[in-house]
This record gives sequence, structure tokens and C-alpha cells, in this order.
Amino acid sequence: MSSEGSCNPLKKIPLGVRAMDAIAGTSHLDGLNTAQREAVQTIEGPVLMLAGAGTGKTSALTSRIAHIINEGAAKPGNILAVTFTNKAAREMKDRVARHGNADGAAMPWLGTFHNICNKLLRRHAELVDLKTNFTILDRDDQLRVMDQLAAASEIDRKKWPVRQLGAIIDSWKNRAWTHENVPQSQKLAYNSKGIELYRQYEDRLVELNAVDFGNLILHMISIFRKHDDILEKYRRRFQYILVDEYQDTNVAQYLWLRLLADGHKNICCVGDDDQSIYGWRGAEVENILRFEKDYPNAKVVRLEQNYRSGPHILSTASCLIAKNKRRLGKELWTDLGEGEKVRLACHFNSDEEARWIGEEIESLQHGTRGQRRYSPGEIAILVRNTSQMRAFEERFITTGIPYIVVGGPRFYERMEIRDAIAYFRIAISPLDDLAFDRIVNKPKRGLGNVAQRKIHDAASGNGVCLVDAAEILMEQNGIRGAGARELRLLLDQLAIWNRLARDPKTSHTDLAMKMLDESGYSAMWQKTRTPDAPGRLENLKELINVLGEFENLQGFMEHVGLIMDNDSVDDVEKVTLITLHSAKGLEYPVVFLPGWEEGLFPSKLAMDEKGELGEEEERRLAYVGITRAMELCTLSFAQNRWMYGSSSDTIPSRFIDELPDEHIEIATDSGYGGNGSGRPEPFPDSLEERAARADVYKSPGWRRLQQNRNVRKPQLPVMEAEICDYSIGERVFHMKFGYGRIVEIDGDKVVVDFDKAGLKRVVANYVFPPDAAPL
DNA sequence: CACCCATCACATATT
DNA sequence: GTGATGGGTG
Repeated sequence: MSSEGSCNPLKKIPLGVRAMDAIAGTSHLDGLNTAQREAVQTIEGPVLMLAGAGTGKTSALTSRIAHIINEGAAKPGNILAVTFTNKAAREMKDRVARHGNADGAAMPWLGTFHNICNKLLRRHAELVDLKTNFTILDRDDQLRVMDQLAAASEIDRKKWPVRQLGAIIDSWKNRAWTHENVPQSQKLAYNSKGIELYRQYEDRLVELNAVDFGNLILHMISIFRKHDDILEKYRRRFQYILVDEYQDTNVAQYLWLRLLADGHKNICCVGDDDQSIYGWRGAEVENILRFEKDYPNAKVVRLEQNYRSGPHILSTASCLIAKNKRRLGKELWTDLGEGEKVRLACHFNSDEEARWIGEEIESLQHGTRGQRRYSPGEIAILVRNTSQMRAFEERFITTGIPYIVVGGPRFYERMEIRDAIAYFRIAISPLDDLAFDRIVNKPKRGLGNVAQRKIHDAASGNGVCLVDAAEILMEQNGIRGAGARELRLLLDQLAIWNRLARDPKTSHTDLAMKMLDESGYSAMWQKTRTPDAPGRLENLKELINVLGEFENLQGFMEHVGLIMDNDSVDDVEKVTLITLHSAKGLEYPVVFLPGWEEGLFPSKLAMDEKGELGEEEERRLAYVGITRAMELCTLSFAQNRWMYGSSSDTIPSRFIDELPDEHIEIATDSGYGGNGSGRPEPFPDSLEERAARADVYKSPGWRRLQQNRNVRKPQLPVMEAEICDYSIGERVFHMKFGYGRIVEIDGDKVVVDFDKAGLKRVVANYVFPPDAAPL
């Protein structure tokens, strides 16, 4: 481990700076430090705010917006603020609204790149041969289109997966290359068919009246370039431009910004090169490094005072990131008190790691570690990839720790939600072939591969959409038997729904329910007896609820493609399980960072792809992770990890070696990884030795857990009377594992033989009689 | 044509 | 372990 003395943040303690700052000044400047204030008050001309983690950049940004308005420099409607995620946009909206006076009806243009471009493109759709009600395709839809095209080109999709084509086209779009100007260097891409398929794909999107994420930006760039008057109009409209997370912008977004800002150059970019973790998505750190060249008279402000993390946490993060070569360089400091050291834990395997963290969480909740008590909502587990989450989920389910998952399958990506949305889409536009494809045989209508192929052939033969093709086929008796009757019914229903969708008197939520009902889609899930079916029905209900928040189906559809965030990020009741990527911008009093092993973190894939650059990006990811912690930060690794259903030996992450000794404390007990150095013992050969080392049952944490468990109240609202009111052989339902039969009762736990999941020991509070299962 | 079962590749992160 | 796919059967 390194022990360079260069990362001590305590040496620079400013006395009373904040107090001085607070003197005088208008309300929106209160509480800002000198640097923040400078960034806020320099309204005219280009400004680059280099804002380290936890240095209050959101405050600075929102104050800046307030300042521009209060100074009368511009009206809210003439300010454009671009963020990277919907979550960030929402937060800024809230804070701007709070700054503003009570009448705050007028808001700045505030949203993600895609959001803003969506709004603009709806107004000018005809300039790129689209209608104003174009649909936004998600990844799944895109791949489906590409798959059809690749199939038509007789490409062996076993050898050339469509995912790959998707990734290639995406990366081209990130660089703002249209199919006309993809450079020759790329001509071998995707078996030399990449560029041609890109062209076909774009043509197909126009036919479908659809765009993908990249197109939202690209179309606006080409409109700005071709139509001076339109560009001029928006340059006048957006007098002041603010960009959050500038280090995450790709070339296309960069060009878009420059087009808008080059007139007045009133652009303020906020970013942190050390938190650039989206290189794989086309983000160019170069954008931020180049800012001063792009705008020679730019004012550069550094925000370096950290208000979030304790000094040991901050030092550890600083030390780690100092290993990166390509960075602008910042020195974060804090005047927060002593605080806890960063803890490092070593475990036998990944299950052990999950168990240990579970125990720690229970201790933290009860304050048995000597600190204050922490509520579950104050605790987060940050993982490198989503597959790490399962071990924690299973652990938390059996021990009854409430948790939420962020960054798993998103609401709008769930199968049932996408199916339902396809029904909405086809109702709005019968031309939506993708939607028709999706729903034509869901629920089963006896229209299988053969029938669907006939419809497709009829469509391309007649040059019409699938719905029309199906009509033609029906007239010609091209489909027979039960399938024909069902198809007739479906087509009639579609016609009716389409009429209702246009009728302003029909409530769109009623129509949505009607569609799910009449189509038999809801019934399909009601009939399904798999453990996930109730949850899916619940999701459909939730979808209808969300629908109610919009004016009409059309309005909902316009937003749905862009709202991919999980909403319930700040659930105070639950431990958060989240990926490092989606944790950026968040903070938690207690943070666990499991899985610091070579190959997993840093990820082998990232390193293979980008070499040293990849390593540096992974290190930035580690930096982001550590700096999410306010009070307590715990890193851990396992010497044995389950993946692909089998376990393999692992070695600790190189990042562990880079941690500064003086800020680290070893958290695992002697006998396992606790040789004082924090480095793991050499892996023992004999099985007995391995078993001995894994004996965490003797650990204080485990004993505490045993004691605590008896006094703990159930943490989720469940039927109290039901506790252990079961008998052997009784049939029960479990939210996660589905149906099963009780084989053993053991205190507050039961062993259940689940139909799907097999034998599991679960807390009795979490199983129900089959008919009492909460939906 | 639907259903069931075996087989296979497979997972870095996301607007 | 999971989800997608393909072949065989009813």
C-alpha cells in the first residue's frame, strides 16, 4: 500500500471562511463559499466550473440560475439548463422553484439533452421527414429493427450478433456521424455491412416515424446546420446556457451545445474530470479538457471544499485518484471533524461477503458498533455490476432486511410494461409495425410464426403496414381456422381503440384499461401461476396510475421513452442496492463497496477494450464510489466468487494496493484476512484450512446478530398473527420464490420446498397462505 | 400451433 | 443461474 503524505486534507483548514461568506449578499448567495460565489456571479461569457465530488455544485448551479433571473439579465424562459439524468433535472427543478418567488410559474428550460431535443424536434419534425408524433425507440426496439434488416441481408447473426451492430451504430451516432459521413476507416465494421445497414436502419426509422436516442440529438444538429433561421431563433431564445456533468457529454452533444452557444458564448459548464465514467457510452473527457481552447476568455473556477465526506474517506479517494495520469487536478479538502477511517474487509467468498455486510447493516441499525444508529435508508451498497446484487438480495430476503434495487431492470423495460405500451402505441398509430409485432400473439391468439410471416410478406408485397396487410390477408382468406377468427377480432378491436384514442371525450386511462382488458392481456397474467405473475399485474396497475399523471396517451408516449429513472431512489425505509454508475450524484451516510477484485473491479472487459484508459476510468469509478460516503465507508473483496453458477478464485483489486494505510482500518477478524496488513493471506490449499478461515460464526458481528434477532421487530408490515402459525406440509406463497410447501419449522424461520426455487430457509413473516398473499 | 424440455451462450455500466 | 432458441410431441 502506498503511504504518500500528499493526501491529507486536514492540513488546509480555512477558519471562518463560510462565516465570512454569509455576511451580506442577496438571499440566493447565502451559504455559498468564495469559489461558488464567483461561479454564480460571473454571468456573462463562458465559465467552466470544475466541481469535485460533494463540493456543492448543484447549489452553485441553481444559485446561478436564480442570480441570472434576479439580476434581470434574462427571463426564466430564456435560460437553458441541461443535465445528464432525469433525476438530476428533477432535483434542479425543485431547487430552482424553491429559489424563485412564490409565483414561480415561469421556469427555465431544464432537462436532459434527450429531453430538450425531444421537445425541439417535435416542433420541427417535418424537416427530417418525421411527423410530430414520432415514437422514441428504446434499445429493444432498435435491435428488433436491426435484426430484421440483418436477416434480410442474409447475415449470420450467430457470428455477428445484432447487439454488436447496435453498439457500432450507437458509437457512430455518439460521434455525430450520420450514415452519409461515417469515415472510410469504419467500412469493415460488422462484416463490412455496417455502413449499409446503418443507412437501411435510418430509412426504416423514417418509415416507422420513429427515432432512437442518438437521433434526437443528430436530427437537431442537422436542422440547426441546414436552417440558419431556426438556429438563430434558438440562439436568441437561450441567452444563457448551463450544462451539468459536462465530462459526460459526447461529441454529438458537444456539437449541439456549440451550435447554440457560439453566438453569445454565455455558457457555463460544470463538471469533474475525475468523475468521468461514461467513456464507454461515447463521453469524451476531451470536451472538458478542451473548454479553455474552445472559449479562450473562459473563466475557470475550481470548487474544492467538500461538504460531504469525513477526512479519512476524502483522503482515501484523493489518494486513489491521484494515480491517474490524465486529469486536470484538484485538491479536495474539508473542515469536517475527525470521522471514521475507511474500513477494509476480506471474505472467503461472495456469499460470505453478503452475509457479513448484512450483519454489519443490522449492527448499524441498532447502534451496536458504538456509533449512532443508522436507518436502512441511510445505507447503500454500491456494486460494479448488477450480477453482484443477487447475493445481497437473497441474504436480505432471508434475514428480513428491507431493500430496494436501483439500476436493475427499469420499470419501463419490464416485459409486461412494454407489452402494454405496445397496445397503447398501436392504438395511437396503426402504422406502428413494431408495436403490432409485439402484441399480435400476446395473449396467444393462435397466430404463430407461420401466420406472422404471412402478414409480413403481405406487408412488404403491398408496401403497407402490418395492420393493413393483415386486413388484406383476411379478405383473401389467407389465414384460416381459429387464428383467423382471433385476428378478425383483434383488427376490429384495433379499429375501435384507434377511434377512441382520437376521441377527446374518452379518458385515456379508461381506454388503457379497456385495451388491457378486452385484449385479454390482463387475463393472461391472471391465469399465469408463476411466482412473478402477481408482481406483473401490480406493475400494470402502477402503469395505469402513472398514465393518470399525463394529459393523454400521446403525452404519455412522448415522455415514456425518456423517463428511464427509478423513482424511488430516496426511500427512507430501505437499504439501497445500486450500481456504481447510477450512484453518481447521490450520497449516503453509510456506503459498502463489495467486490473489489481483479476482473470484476477493475472490470476485465473495460481493461481489455481500452487498456490503460480503461483502467483509469475504472479508477474514477472507484473514486465516485468512495466519495458517495459521508460517514462510514467499507470496502471489501472475496477470495472466491460465484459466477455462471460455479465459483472461481479471485485476487484482490489493484485498487486495494493503492489505498493509503494511514486512512484504512481492517474490519475482518483475525483468522481471515486480518493479518494486519489488509492484504489477504495466501489462499490455503487444504479444505480444513479453508473451512477454518471461513468461520465467521465466531465473529462479534455474528453474535450480536444472534442477540439482536430475538428482540427485533418485523420490519415490513406483515400479518403479525401469522408468525409461525404454519404446520409442516402446508402450502405457502413467497414474494420472491413463489409457491412451495413447508418442510421444517425453526423458530421464526421456516424451511420451504419451493416449486421453482427448491429448498430455502426463509423468515416465516415472509411467507403467506396462498390466498392471503398480498398483491 | 402450443407446450414442454433440452441446449446454449451468456452479463460493465445507460440516455 | 437466466433467458433465448430449437426440436419433438400432442
